[in-house]
Amino acid sequence: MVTEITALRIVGTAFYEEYAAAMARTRPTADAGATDRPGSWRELAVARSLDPARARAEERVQRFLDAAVELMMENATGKDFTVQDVVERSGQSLRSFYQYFAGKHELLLALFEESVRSTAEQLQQTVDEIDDPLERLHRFVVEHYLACRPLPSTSSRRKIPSPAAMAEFGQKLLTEHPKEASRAFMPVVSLFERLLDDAAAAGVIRPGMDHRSVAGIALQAIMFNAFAATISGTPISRDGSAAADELWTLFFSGIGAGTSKGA
Amino acid sequence: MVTEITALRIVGTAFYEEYAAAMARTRPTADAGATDRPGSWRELAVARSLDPARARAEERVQRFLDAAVELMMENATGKDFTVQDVVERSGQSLRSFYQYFAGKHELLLALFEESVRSTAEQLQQTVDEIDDPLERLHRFVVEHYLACRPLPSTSSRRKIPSPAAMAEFGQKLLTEHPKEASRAFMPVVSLFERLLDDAAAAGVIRPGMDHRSVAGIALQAIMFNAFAATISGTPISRDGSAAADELWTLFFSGIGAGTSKGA
DNA sequence: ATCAGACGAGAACGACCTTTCCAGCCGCGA
DNA sequence: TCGCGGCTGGAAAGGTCGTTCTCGTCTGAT
Repeated sequence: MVTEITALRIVGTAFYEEYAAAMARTRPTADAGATDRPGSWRELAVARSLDPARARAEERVQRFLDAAVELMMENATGKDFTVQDVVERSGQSLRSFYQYFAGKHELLLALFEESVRSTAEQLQQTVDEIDDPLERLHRFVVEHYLACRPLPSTSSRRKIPSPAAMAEFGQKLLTEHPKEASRAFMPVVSLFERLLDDAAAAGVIRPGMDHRSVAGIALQAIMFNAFAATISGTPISRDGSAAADELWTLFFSGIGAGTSKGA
Repeated sequence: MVTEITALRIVGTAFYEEYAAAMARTRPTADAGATDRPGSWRELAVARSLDPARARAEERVQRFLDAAVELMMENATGKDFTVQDVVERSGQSLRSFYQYFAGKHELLLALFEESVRSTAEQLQQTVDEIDDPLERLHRFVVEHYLACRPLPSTSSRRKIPSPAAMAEFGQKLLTEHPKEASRAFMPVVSLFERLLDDAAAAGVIRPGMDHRSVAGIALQAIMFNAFAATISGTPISRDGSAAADELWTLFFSGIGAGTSKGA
């Protein structure tokens, strides 16, 4: 009976194929005693028969997620919501929550992944309208910065946790579960990396850099300068785009006077 | 009676004058009914008579801090310690703990401030041995990066929380209490800012930058790239100094090819 | 019709942080 | 010297929150 629960749990949190695959690999057919065998048609049949259940489960999970997003958007203070809150808001039971999520952290991770994914899509869309590789990088940095701001003014058609609210959790995730965090961040990092590759191919950025690593560093700087007061205590009252451009300039030109090499 | 408690609490957490001043300003002579008046000699007398008590209190507070640092250094995993743990380790009572600290967060804040302060001193010392302003910046970045690494190999003569362990809490603090976090970070930020000023005066860095803001951004990037896996998921196994130099190069030269301007 | 299993409602548990109460103890002033 | 006020240790209690468990109901598949 463990297998079914696991399956449902996978349905719940697997918004991305890699995640589901990873989970499946982790617990591959826990008790292979009775039903499942590596046959071909049998699996398909089981999957088909599981379809309605899967649909139901997905709908339930989605209700939890929606409730969590609602709570997150109401509490502008970033105050953490309680599992109880999510349960009550979703009109379901605590029992069900733990049926679908291994714990609160899985819920948060799911929200975070969804946020990153949607942000990446939006950025991809924005960037696609631009031809110049360097300008694409520029826009990416600025837009991502603005998206991570407390009030992104993004009329989210869908119920999607704002990147701003998620950035904070992203940070926490990055320190507590680096592995999962990295995977969750993948969509944006990959996009950024691709832009860097293109720019490098066009010869508009300095060669010899590890684009993946640069992307990581830059994204971290962008996100956490956007959503929080900087270490320096600089007030965030300034116009968003001004700060964004400042960050871009620093990122692009560095601090050097351009007369000598860095090291 | 509230005033005395407050006073001791100030003694406990006020490792920096600004902090004490702020607290004093916050609760200025709570009940001015009986004893204290803005006289001159009277205050001095009270202060003198309070001296032994103050010494005792400071010693007690220090015991709590030492215990906390010990626990923090034992748990290499960064696992959070409990207030109970600190109390037991320090051989004092829970009652006393809350006599000196308004809560766990004050203890953490105190540890954090001390860590930043000592790190700043050490960096200052290191940098003082160098003449070239640019090289000073370079060393600052590299050393700070290395200091924030999980295993800094710093033979801490004193009981001082390692910057690595503190970086994580620093991040949390930065999101939850930006005000206090900024103040706690001040020593390092100011030092960095000064180095930037010097470098600018020497003409070796790009003019027109807000040094304070740049310092904040850079420090954040340095610290949280040092102690955590980067967003990109790059393994941290590489030699520390190599990664540090990479970060410095990026910070100094940016990503630009140097042919065109950033914006 | 039957039966496994999902589901809801809620109690219960355990880990923490925090507060509070009580009884000693010490120092300081009358 | 005595007594008062306040610090201190010991311990218990309160509160929050995540997580688990119990029990009874309902549904959907066979």
